[in-house]
Amino acid sequence: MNNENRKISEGTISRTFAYLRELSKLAKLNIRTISSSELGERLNLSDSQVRRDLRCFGNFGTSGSGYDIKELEKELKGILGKDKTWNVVVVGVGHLGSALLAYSTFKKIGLEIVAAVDKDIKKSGKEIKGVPVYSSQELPSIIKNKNISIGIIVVPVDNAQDVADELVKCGIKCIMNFAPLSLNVSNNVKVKNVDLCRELETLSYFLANK
Amino acid sequence: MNNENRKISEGTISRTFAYLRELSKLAKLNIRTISSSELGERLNLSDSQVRRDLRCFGNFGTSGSGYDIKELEKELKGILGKDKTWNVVVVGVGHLGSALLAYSTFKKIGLEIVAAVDKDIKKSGKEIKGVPVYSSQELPSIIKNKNISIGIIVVPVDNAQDVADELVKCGIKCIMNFAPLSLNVSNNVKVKNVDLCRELETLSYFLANK
DNA sequence: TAGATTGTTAATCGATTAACAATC
DNA sequence: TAGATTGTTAATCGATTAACAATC
Repeated sequence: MNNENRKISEGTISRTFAYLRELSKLAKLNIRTISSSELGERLNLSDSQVRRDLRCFGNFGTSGSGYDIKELEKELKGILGKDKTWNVVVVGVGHLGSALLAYSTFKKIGLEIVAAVDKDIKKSGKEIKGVPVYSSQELPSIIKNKNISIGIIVVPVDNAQDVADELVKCGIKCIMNFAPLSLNVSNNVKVKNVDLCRELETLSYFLANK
Repeated sequence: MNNENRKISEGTISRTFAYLRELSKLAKLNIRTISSSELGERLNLSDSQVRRDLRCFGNFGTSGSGYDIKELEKELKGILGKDKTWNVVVVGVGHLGSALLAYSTFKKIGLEIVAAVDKDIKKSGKEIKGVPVYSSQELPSIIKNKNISIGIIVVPVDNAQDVADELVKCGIKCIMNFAPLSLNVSNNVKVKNVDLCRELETLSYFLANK
């Protein structure tokens, strides 16, 4: 029914997670249906965009009345993989890495940080916020034994590419990278870059150019 | 000389910060010039894109030999506002907020976190990593007295819009928002959203749809 | 039936890439 | 001069928006 041939854009995917969040809120309020324009309004998006995004995943709407909230919520959960839990490893337990270990929201949304590793042997063997910290050498066995499918790189920029290579070698297909560089990985590996400095710098550009 | 009429895209601005970082590295190695294709290669970008981006800011290149690294570095620093320091306030001193206070890279790139505030009065009065923490009521005076121009919102999602409103009321024009929602602000205020959950969720979609 | 709202097509917009004359 | 590489134009691509017939 849904068109599996066309590639679904990252924008669409990202927004669809936002739709799902909103739908879950509405479902709790026992609201039955919502129109694309109402849903869009709540997220600062156009009605066209909402319909077009949702249409990528199936035929969920009803002319005249809109979308059934409970039904759409259920469908999207399945499609987006939110009916499962994914295990995550954090590589690098500096300030930012530790903060991620403590970030309980990840768990709530089905992404569980089950292990962390650090080069510094003084850090390994301990637990931080209930997450066990291991030495770097143990990375391959941890990924295998704990069934980990996502790696978060929070190491200094000079080590990031090596860590990425290691993760890929261990079979990781999804990487979230906080180091400020463009990682080279084979194109069956999905990388999401979060470059905090770059984001903040971009803001400062607007200040400098008022 | 440069075309100030056309709006420069966020993509261009963001990439130009990457060019500058790379140029600074090269300058330290005493390399004199670089071509758009070499620079692009280092950042996984096309030569066309590099030339087109740089062209937004001026006429820096020389046919046949490329760009003078030292000169371009100097020009871009000025244009991007990296010849100044910008003061930043962090609102919310939870795990993530504290990690940001400790994130020394910001200071290195000219973005100095000079204050933090938190609703929890138990946290105020202290210093975290050398950054003084104040109570929420003090926000307006801090922003004024410390000449702060950027606010980072790291509070729970339910308080984020209120904090944004408060920041805007205090004259803040640039906000980096870590809360998972779309902030409503007047359109002379620049907001940069960093939604860690959404980013990580997007990755999990790819796992679910292999 | 009349009103509302979908799914979808066509139009628009913006960003990226390719190509090449100009020029150092 | 010959080779390299720019700045720029034209072509392409993809995403967003507008519009509307279909339909509940």
